[in-house]
Formats: sequence, C-alpha cells, structure tokens
Amino acid sequence: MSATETQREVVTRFAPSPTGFLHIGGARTALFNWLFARHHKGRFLLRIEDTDKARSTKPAIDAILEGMRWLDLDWDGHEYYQSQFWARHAEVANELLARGHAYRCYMTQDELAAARAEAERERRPFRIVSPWRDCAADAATPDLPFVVRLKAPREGETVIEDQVQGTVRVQNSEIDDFVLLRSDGSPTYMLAVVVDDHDMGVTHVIRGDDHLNNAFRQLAIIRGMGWPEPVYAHVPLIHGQDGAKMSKRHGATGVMDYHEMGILPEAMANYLLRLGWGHGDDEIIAREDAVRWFDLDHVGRSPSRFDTKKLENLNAHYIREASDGRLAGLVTPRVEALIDARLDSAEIALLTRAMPELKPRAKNLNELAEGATFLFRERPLDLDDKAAQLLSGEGPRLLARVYAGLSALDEWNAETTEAVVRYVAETTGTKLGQVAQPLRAALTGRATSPGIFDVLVLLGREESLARIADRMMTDGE
RNA sequence: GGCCCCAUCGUCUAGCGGUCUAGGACGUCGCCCUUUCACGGCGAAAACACGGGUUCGAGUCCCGUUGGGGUCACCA
Repeated sequence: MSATETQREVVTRFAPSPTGFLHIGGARTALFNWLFARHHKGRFLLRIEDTDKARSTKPAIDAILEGMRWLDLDWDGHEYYQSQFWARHAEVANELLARGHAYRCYMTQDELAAARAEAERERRPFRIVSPWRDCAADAATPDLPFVVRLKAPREGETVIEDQVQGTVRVQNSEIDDFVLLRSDGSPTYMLAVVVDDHDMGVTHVIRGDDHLNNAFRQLAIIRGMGWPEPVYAHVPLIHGQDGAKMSKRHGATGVMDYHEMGILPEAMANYLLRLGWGHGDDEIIAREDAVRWFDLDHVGRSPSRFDTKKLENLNAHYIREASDGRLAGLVTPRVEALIDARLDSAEIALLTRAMPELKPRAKNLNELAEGATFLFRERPLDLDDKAAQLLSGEGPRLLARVYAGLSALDEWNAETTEAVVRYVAETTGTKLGQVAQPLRAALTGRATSPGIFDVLVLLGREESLARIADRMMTDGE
C-alpha cells in the first residue's frame, strides 16, 4: 500500500467494563466514538471488557446495552467480549516473552508489599524493580507461580500526539514493569485492550482522560509487538456540580436514571455532545448535524461540570418538538402510575389531543404526566392548597353563574365558553382572572393548568359541568 | 507526594496575535404578552486566575505562581 492510499478506514470502539450501569461519562465517550466513526463513514465497535470475571455481571452488560440503545448508538456487528480472547492474549504475552520484551517474575505478593512499604517509609515513589527482569530467558524456572511483566524501556521518553490533549511526553523511567499475565494465566486489562484493539483494527482510541497515563504503557506493548499505533484522543472527564469527579453522591450518574427522570434520549445526547465539544454558537444540534460536524479538534481540554438545569432546558425544547402521539405513548405509563389506574384507548386519545397544550409547560416527562392527570382524575377532585384557596372566597358563587351560562350553551368550544366566562366577569364587575382561577381550580384541582378554555373543551361539556357543580355555591343556600 | 493534564461570565462554551469596549446558551433579575403556569419577545447584571516575558500589538505564544483534575494494583 502506498502512503497516500493508506487512508485506513476509521474504526472506533467503546469498551466499557460491565460492573454497573452505563455511566454519564461512558455514555459521552460512546457518543464521541460513534459520532467520529459515522462522520468518517467508518465502523463503531462495542467491546465488553469482562476480563475481571468476579466483577462482571450479566445484568450490568444488559444495562449498558440498554443505555446504548436508548441513546440510539448502534454498533457495527455483534458486541465483543474480551474474555473470549484469553488464548490470544496469552499468545501475545508469549510472543513478547520470546522477543525479550517481557519476563517471568516470581516475586511474591509479600515481597512486593515489602518493597512498597519500604518505598513509602523512605518517602520516595515506588517503582517495581524485579530481580527477574534481567535473568536469561532460559534461567532455571522454579516450579513456582509467576507473573509475566513487560520489560519497559528505561531510557528516553515516549511522546503521544493526542488529538485532544496535544503533545504529551513522559520519561520512560516513569513507566514501570506492569503485569501482562497474572499468575493464574489470565490477561490484565493493559494487555487485553492493546491486543483486542489491534486485532479489531481500531484506528482511533477515544476515551476518558483517566486513561492518558495508560496510553504510555499500552504503547510500550504495541511497540514491543511492532504493531501500528492508533491515534489517541483523551477526552476530559465530566464532573459534578462541585467540580469533583462524578460519583454517587452527585445523585444520578447513570444515563437510565435520566430516562426515569423523564429526559428524552435526544436531549441527553445533545447535552452530552455540547459538554466538552462545541460548534460555534450552536446549541440545539440534531443527530444529523452532529454527524456532519463532529471532530476531535473542537473537543475541549478541560473537565466540564454536569448541569441539570441546562439539560432540562434542552429537554423542554425536545419535548415541544416531539410529536403528540409519541409523547402520549411515553407519558401514558407515568400517568397510570400517578393515578393508579390503566388508561383505555379513548383516554390515550384524549391525552394525545391535550398534548399541544400540555407539552410547552413541561421540562420533563414526569412533569408532563403530572400536568395531564387532571384529565383522568375521578370526581370529586382532590384540591391542592392553592386550588382550595381559590375556592374559599367568592369563587363558588361565581362558579354558579358560570355553570348557568355554560349549561345553556348550544355549541361547546373555546370561543363560546370564553364568551360565557367573560360575560360573567363583566356582569359581576370582576376581572376575568377572578372568575377563571376558581374555574380552573374546580376543573383541575390545581392553580395552574393549560388555558382554561382548552381545559373546558378537553374535558367536554358533561365532565366540565359536573366538576363545576361539585364546587359551586348558589345564592340563598 | 511523584508523574501527567487543565485554567474565558455561577455553569456549558465561541475565540485558533490586531475585527474583543470578549460573542452565544443555561441559570439569575427586570419588562412585555397574558385568565394561571408555561411558551414566546425585549433588556440587564455577569468572565479572559495571578505574575513575568515575547511582540508594534496578547484572551490568543513562552515561563513561573496559584488553583483544579487525573493517575500511580496480579481493577478496568
């Protein structure tokens, strides 16, 4: 292949370890990898890093796949499982051994601990110095457990041209002889990633900043094997409101937590994209544009804080954009949970019809559901404090007049009902609001709701009149 | 602590030596719209961490300080 023609197909990958749900940070890493691959018309692979059998669980794998699907991040081909390649990992370790780039180390855990303790006592950084490093390969190998360590270079320095962090250089003396193969023969993460990335043809390694130091170790393996080096891009981590690394105490850290909170996946993806990446003044970015515009050059180098307010603002935008039918479908189970009853198809149709009035008032699906419950509550409605307040004064008497006017109506629509309410306000010398608010309270049990005439139409004549009758008071009673 | 990375409004960011009296967005605060709450519209307050250089000229380049973060396992 000539140098000009070697424009390799771009291959990226997301490689989560299945020890929990899909983390916010992981989701963004996955998004960036996906976007980069799609932008370059390359491939995006998914590999489950289940090398640590003890901590990897099936539910965790499912949770990660669920999160990926929710965000609509599809991967090419089937998902890979790192544990399937153990034999291959061992093969590479042996190759490194044969090439003299690795050695068998018989140091025991105790010896290691002692060396570590001594370093600490002398207050100097601990760097493993194994007496086995320079033993001849054919040195008598006692019948004892051993570990395979990389014989890391000690002179010179290693430089990485990171696509996000820029040129990063580290003295080779800083790189220790880390373990490749454990004493039970299993590969460590450090060996496994490198081998798998190579075998899968990964060209661009886009991952969290916390792996930047590892890149130097991994490069040592890659060079030991004489493999092509991938392009690295280490993306800064996402922090919580307080600036510290996102953790449990920051509340929701899993993407699916946000699903539960009523965040739309496209809002989540848009937010994650803008967290650490920018394209001029653009804030609302459709997936299509994201694919067209995404690049590594505009990924910021400093960590960013997660801001729920901005996420919710974006979410409100996408809720307004979403179709009424889709929203009704998403909100139905949430409404059912709130009213503790199933909605039949007629009720779902009503919910859909109400959506244009409901959706501009909600920042998330739960608020949307809450705002819709008045449509389905059984009479007599429960009143919240503010609604009860509205019905404590003259309200009930005004309602009686409204009732009289409305029940005489031939046509029941927003215009005719409004005319009645306005007439009542005028003839009683009150402001429209003083009539409308008690009416709202009677119809919805709340002090806030969609436009009151829309509510009247949505509820229909019979239900509306019944709800008003529940709260009105006739003169002379 | 060693090593590595980072540093523009409270937050996310634009800015790639002069067009910056620093732009946008969220949030905050006013005003308008209005039957409530939202939506929408208009407007305001709000930042180049600090100190040295380099340069005719620095938010933009270099060094240092300070501050933050990451990483130092037979975990990934």
